[in-house]
Amino acid sequence: MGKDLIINSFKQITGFTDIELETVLKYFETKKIKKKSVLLHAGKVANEVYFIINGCIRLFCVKDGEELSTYFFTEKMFAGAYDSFISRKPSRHSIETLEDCQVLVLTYQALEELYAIFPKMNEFVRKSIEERFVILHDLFTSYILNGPEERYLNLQKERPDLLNRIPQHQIASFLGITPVSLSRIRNRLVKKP
Amino acid sequence: MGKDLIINSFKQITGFTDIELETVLKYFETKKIKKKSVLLHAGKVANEVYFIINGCIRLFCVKDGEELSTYFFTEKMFAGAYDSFISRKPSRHSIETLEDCQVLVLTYQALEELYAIFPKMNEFVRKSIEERFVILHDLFTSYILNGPEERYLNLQKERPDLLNRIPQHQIASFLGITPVSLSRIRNRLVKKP
DNA sequence: TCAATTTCTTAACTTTTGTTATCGTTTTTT
DNA sequence: AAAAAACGATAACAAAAGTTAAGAAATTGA
Repeated sequence: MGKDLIINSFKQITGFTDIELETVLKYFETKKIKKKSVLLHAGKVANEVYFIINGCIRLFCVKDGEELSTYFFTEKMFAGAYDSFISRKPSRHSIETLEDCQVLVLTYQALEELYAIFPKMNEFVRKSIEERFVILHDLFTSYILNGPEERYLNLQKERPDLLNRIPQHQIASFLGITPVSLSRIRNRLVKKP
Repeated sequence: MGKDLIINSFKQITGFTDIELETVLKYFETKKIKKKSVLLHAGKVANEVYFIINGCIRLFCVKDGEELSTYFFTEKMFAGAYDSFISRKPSRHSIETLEDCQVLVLTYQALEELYAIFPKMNEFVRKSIEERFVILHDLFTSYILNGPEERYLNLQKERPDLLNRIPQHQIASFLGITPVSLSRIRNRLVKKP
């Protein structure tokens, strides 16, 4: 069953007992979501995060009528517009599924209740977000340090699955470049080395 | 006294009592650091974070012999190479003071002890890092969404102090561009609007 | 299945940014 | 105070990325 995945995640990060975990899991709701479903429209406050059992979820902004992808979530990740979820302010990002998904939904209120019942949740979330922070910081650094081509190679190395399951123009915007530019980079790479 | 600053930070974020805070503060060491002191060399594991009472601290990487600034910390911020501090892996970044600084040093071990003594520290750090995460995510998003000129204007709006206390070529690398390019952007901006 | 849409590539051209170098100016260092 | 180093503006040229457009291939949906 899908809940195994999240149980393992919990166990790896913090010392919840099996009995505690049983209670914790009651605060998550299993949901199946069709491809191309919008989970959050920009401008709304994010009230949910999604632990992905399978499928792929995209975070994106609209700028000058164009959709720019800012992150891709896949299996075993908590997907969501964290910034809005945390700050309780309207999100600049929208969220949509790129594939049919099976997820565990955790609402803001459910999380608050979990904090109240299990203070240990603070440790769990602290460690989870520390992990995500390190990843995000790394990603951010690579936008300062590396050019588009290097960033593409990085992505290929760090998350090769993405390149096969996500349309190229969405990858391009995630890399901060245009689809045309990404096409040129790929062209260069097959020829040169 | 400088410790007022950190006490207020604590109080704003979590419900520590005055007596608890007195104990907590014993784990911080006050330090004065001269301008241009290197606090961490890339390749080492970061064992300290620094709450800045006054002064300015820079995070940077060296790439092809060039120093690229990836973040600037100022008053009331916890400065440090979080990714290394958290992951306990060698840091790709170095840290140095840009000005004479007065800081409160917290070592990794001291923090571990604080977690053990005050489980509430988990809540404090969770909320602190959530805040930093939101800021970092916003910054990251602006590298995908905005061009260099917009990013410069953003910086001018969000952290105007930086433009006056930090050399322009360091600002440039933080914006992901060359000093020459930043000079052009500034030139454009004074003429046009 | 077949038409419509989406996706990717390629090309020609424009704009922006990077590179290198020069030249005052300011700041450090001795 | 003088010498050295660092800093920022500018120019000229090269390289890279953006823009627009056209066309082939793949996907989607009816």
